[in-house]
Amino acid sequence: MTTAKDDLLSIRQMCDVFDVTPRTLRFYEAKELIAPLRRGTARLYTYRDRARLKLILRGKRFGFSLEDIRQLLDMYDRAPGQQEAQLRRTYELAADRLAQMERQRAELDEAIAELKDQMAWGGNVLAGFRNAAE
Amino acid sequence: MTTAKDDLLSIRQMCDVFDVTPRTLRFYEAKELIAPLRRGTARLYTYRDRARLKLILRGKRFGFSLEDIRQLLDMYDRAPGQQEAQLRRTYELAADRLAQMERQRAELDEAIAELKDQMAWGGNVLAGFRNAAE
DNA sequence: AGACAAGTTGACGTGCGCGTAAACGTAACG
DNA sequence: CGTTACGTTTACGCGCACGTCAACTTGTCT
Repeated sequence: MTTAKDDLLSIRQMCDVFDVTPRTLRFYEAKELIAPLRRGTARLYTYRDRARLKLILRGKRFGFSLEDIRQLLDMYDRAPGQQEAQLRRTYELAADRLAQMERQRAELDEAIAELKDQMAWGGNVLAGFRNAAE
Repeated sequence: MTTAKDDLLSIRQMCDVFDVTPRTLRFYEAKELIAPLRRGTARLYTYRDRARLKLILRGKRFGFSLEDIRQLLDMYDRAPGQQEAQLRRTYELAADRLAQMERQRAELDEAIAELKDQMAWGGNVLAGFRNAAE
């Protein structure tokens, strides 16, 4: 079962696809991070909602708060037809984020290198154990 | 003022250097992430404490919980002189972390690329504003 | 129509990462 | 000697990101 671009997903389907709970989706909606359609009272999640949720979960993995993420999302789709001043602010906010993410990338590389070092060391000790055991 | 390797820092000095509050340092100590010396009742932070705190703050920036970080730290210095079984567990835990960080790195690259795209688009719109304004 | 799953809106509870205030110790300075 | 600066423990509080009921409605199947 593939999720086509114009599929409308129920809350349960969303939960299965993204491994979150209904509570989480309603919470994100209350915080205005997503805004699914309604068929009667029931929620229907569009492709746009799915794209946004993907970005939300990614942002979380990088340690951004939901409020941070909300502002980023607003940028992603409120950009067209905006006032110049607003757009400039948004642009600079994005530039800040970008810088932050690139610093984070550099740090992550460093951390990975250190961890690899440490593991090589531990690997040697384990090799020593194997030698001593014959 | 440089911090030499064998300097012992007061809690206030630590806070200034790492931009955290005393509460934060005591909290980390309560959670057994650091264990400063004591002169009387007062805390004295060694080079080792500083190294650990650096790792703690880095880990936080990557969205790890304090408990996650504590386990990583334990690995970093409890490794020597450990039982083989223990060390093996530790080693595999580290391998998992490494994989996690490398996935995170790939995702981060993707996110950076997307954000750059979005910014290029916004940059064009802003250029249009500047054209229309003469 | 009856039953049952799936969804809805409150409302309160929970774990984490600290903030903040109260009350106290202690060492140095004028 | 008092006070000022810096530190300590103990304890309650708070914001965030949800979990967990409870009570109710809304299709869906037979």
